[in-house]
Order: sequence, then C-alpha cells, then structure tokens
Amino acid sequence: MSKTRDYKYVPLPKSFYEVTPVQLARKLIGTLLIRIIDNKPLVARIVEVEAYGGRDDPASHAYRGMTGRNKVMFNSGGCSYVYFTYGMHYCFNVVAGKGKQAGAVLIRAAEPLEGIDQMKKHRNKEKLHDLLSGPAKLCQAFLIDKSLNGITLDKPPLLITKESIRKSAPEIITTPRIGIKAGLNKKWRFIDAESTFLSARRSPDI
DNA sequence: TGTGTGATAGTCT
DNA sequence: GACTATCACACAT
Repeated sequence: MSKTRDYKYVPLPKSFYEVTPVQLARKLIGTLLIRIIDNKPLVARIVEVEAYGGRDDPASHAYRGMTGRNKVMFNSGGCSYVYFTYGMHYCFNVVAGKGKQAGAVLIRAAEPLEGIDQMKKHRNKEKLHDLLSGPAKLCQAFLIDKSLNGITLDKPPLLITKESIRKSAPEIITTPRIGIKAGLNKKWRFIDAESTFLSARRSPDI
C-alpha cells in the first residue's frame, strides 16, 4: 500500500530554530513530529517540552562546556540531539539557536496521531496514554536512538512540521522542569493546557 | 488510585 | 570510580 498521506512533509525553515531555547520551546508546542520507517509515517503532536540553555543553565548538559556527548547542542538550530540515560533510555532534543550558542529543547510528550499500531508494537503497550507520555517512551515508540543523533529535522527519517489543521493556537502553560535538581527556579517547561497526553502524573499547579 | 523503590550503562572527573 | 536521569512494577489504602 503506497497511498500518500495527507500530511505534507513541509519542513520548518531553519530560521524557525534559530531562536533561544525558550522561544523555540513555546513554538514547538502543537507542531507535528514525523518519523518515517519503511516509507510509513509515525506522526504525533508535540504537547510537552522543556527548554535547556547553555553555560548559564545548570540543568543543561552544556553547562560545563562542550564534551563528546553534548557537542551537537553547540550546532546551529534545527538538528536533533539524542542522548542515552539511565542505562536503558534515550531522550530526544531539538537543538535551538544559531552560531555557537548552545541550547536545546527536550521533547517530553506527544499525542499519537498516525501509525498508532506501530507505536503500540514498539512499546508493547495497548493504552494510548502509555505510548508517548514521557521522553524515553517517546523515543521507544518512534525508534529513536543514537543513530539519529545530530541529523537535521527537515527530511526523513525524522522531521518536524506545522500542524496543517488548527482551529486556534493552543493554550500554553509554563511550569518548572522535571527530573532535574538544578535550575528549578526557571519555569522552562511548556505544556499544552488542553492535552491529556502529558508526562506529568499530577496536573500542574499554576 | 497514588506513591515508592529498584534496575542500568555511558559519560565525565 | 561516581554520577546521572526515567520507566515499570509492587504495594498499600
């Protein structure tokens, strides 16, 4: 079956990513993450992200300068940063900024739209809310691993586009980031207020 | 229904 | 050699 989907793979321009991580995080809410596997798309709508800065952000991998692992964060915006954590999980970030400023946006959760059966298979779970409700889950469902580290997000196998049909801009809430110890004073986590596909267990206090 | 704890391996000092 | 992050499961209420 080679039926063409309605999703047009119009990548976001590079200038979209050449902003600060905080600005990019807000813009990414509601965009579509598309992963092409065997010519079949997995599509999800991004509903939860976190911004990470550079040397000025103690929660960021780039806080202590460039290392072998985080050097992708120092690229200009529009490419991926995939890192391995907990000895068993991957996390997917979108690199922000231009020139040498380090920064990235961690994709924490998304809403499954297309290829749901494939995602269930990859995750070995049936419930929709268990598929993409966490950074490591999202990578497992989308088959994102280190081989995708550093690639640009403007073409297959991994890209980000705008949602074609949108009634109105999503209401966006900001909260402190999750799973870190430093930098808790910054409210750099951005979520779609209407979404039920978030990674946080409790509804956030505003 | 909600909370607590154990498991894991790559990266940096 | 120490640290780091998340998921999944078990348990108690």
